[in-house]
Amino acid sequence: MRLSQMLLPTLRETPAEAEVVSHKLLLRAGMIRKLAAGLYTWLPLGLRVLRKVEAIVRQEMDRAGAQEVLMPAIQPAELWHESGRWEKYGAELLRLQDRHQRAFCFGPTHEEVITDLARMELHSYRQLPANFYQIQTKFRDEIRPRFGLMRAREFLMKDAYSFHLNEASLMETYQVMYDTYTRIFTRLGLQFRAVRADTGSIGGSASHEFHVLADSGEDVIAFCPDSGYAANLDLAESLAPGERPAPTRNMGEVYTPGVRTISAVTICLLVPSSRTVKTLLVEGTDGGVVALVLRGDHDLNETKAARLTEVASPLTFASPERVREFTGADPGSVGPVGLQCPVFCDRAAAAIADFVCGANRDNFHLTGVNWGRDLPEPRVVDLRSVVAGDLSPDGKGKLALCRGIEVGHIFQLGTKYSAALKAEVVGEDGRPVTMEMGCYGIGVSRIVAAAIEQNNDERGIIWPVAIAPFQVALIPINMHRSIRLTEAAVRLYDELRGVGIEVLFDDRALRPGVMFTDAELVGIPYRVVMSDRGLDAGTVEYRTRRDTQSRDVPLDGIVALLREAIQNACS
RNA sequence: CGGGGUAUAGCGCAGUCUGGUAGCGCACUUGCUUUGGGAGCAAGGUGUCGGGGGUUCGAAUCCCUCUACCCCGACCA
Repeated sequence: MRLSQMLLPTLRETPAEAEVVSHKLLLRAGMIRKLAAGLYTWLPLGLRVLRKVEAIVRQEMDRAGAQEVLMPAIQPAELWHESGRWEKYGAELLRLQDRHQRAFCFGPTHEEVITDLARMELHSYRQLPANFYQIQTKFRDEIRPRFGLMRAREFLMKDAYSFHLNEASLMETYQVMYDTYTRIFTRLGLQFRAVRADTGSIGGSASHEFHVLADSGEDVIAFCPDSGYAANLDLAESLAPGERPAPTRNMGEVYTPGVRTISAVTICLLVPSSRTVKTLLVEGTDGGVVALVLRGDHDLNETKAARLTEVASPLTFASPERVREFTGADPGSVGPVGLQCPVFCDRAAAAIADFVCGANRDNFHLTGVNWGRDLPEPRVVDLRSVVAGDLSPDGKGKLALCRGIEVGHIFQLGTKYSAALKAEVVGEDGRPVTMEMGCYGIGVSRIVAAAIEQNNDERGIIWPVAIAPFQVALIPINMHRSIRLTEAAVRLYDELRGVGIEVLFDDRALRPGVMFTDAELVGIPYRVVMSDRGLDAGTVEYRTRRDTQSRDVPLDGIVALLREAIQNACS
């Protein structure tokens, strides 16, 4: 592509709206422009990257035996009523009416449509297993779209749905998809990690998320470098520490004026926070409240808490008024002793003796408190988020934490949708069988942003070669003043294109500095600089985006050199 | 939806407190010079000051209202 023929509106300054680096660079590199909150236009350069990601995803899905389909973006409300999600999905579902006032939605996902297709078209177990996918625009009316492409409302997603006669077949395809995702993210040139994930509201048994590792990621991943265990923080189990020591002290009440936080308690009473306990009250399902007890140095994991049937969903903290109603004290002075509501205690908090807690009386704390003696043995559950250094749940080492961007998610759905929509086939024995389903998503447009989050420097984007919009930036210096150089540059441009290399030919009559800066900002992996000086010596300058120095290479060897470099980078 | 903030030229911003008819940098246009890391000089164009209403002789500036966008919390690819 000749740069003079391309819309590439690079920006020297960062638009004020951008917060995260991928958003800033996508705007500055002239790849996207915002139309409205969470809605972006893909400009030519950005679209090339999106298409490359798409192509790799498509190739690998095809290789895995999945069949591509394309379903409507707009879906009739009836299907969503059938699955029960018209009511459940909430405000994120963009609802529409046509001219006859019939209800539709803009699909945020396609379980209903694909299951409808499956019940219409799949009749016999002989047609199973089957795996269908599409690459399509979704819309989720996010409460707060942000971070540019990272959390847009409209986004491009690859979603796949598999259908099976039984669970064994589902597990088999699930594993194939797991392996396929691993291939995809490897080919994309991204550092990633597959982690066990919460199945959440979608239901089903097993689930894995694929995260691109980046410090700016919104998700926290717990992993064990020794055993390979990796899980979303919401799923990573915190193991019980050892046996609880025997009580050595008697319980006593102390006056602690103005002490309302754990850190204040540790200072006031000179105890480590690991010997204190905090008690959080949340709304319960029965109209009362539920107490959640954690060690002072630990944090509540809200996802884990929300899994308790006694806890109202969504998880809601009791208001200060409610806290006073049930405990007679300020939220800062609540403790588990004498509480007249269900008490759930985290494993770690249940394993300490002689601890400090609120006295359920303003400005008083209790010391030397012991479970089973001063208050009933609590119901012990896993409530806290793991922290770095915790034992791995598989018992084979210690956990570390890192941050990631969720770019893929695979689920075993089971029969949730097939049962609701009555998607059945006739089995071998002639009886109807409700199909088992799996579903497998990849955030295609999010990958573009995630790749930038992971690969950038102060000069701009550094694309992995596999998804770079162009592989080579060809920059002739002062070409417009040298016919000889123009001819040589065009010759090399044609030659590179002839061997299938994607070249961005900067034929603009600009100063070299501008061309260099643009090529680096948009992140082209390889740069070839040509000049009259170089022609005299029969050389061009070559350097990769990550290099700080270029080197002269013979003009007649540059094509082979680039071919090899690109091939190595993509294999 | 709750909390915080912003809206002035294509982009980044000043001007708003204290009302007097809009400015800076970059970008853009033309010319000359320059030409290996975002050139210099000269000339030039650019605005419903987010919308509506009000106060005032006069509003970017004060008041009311609406809207859009951004940031912090719950959702998710």
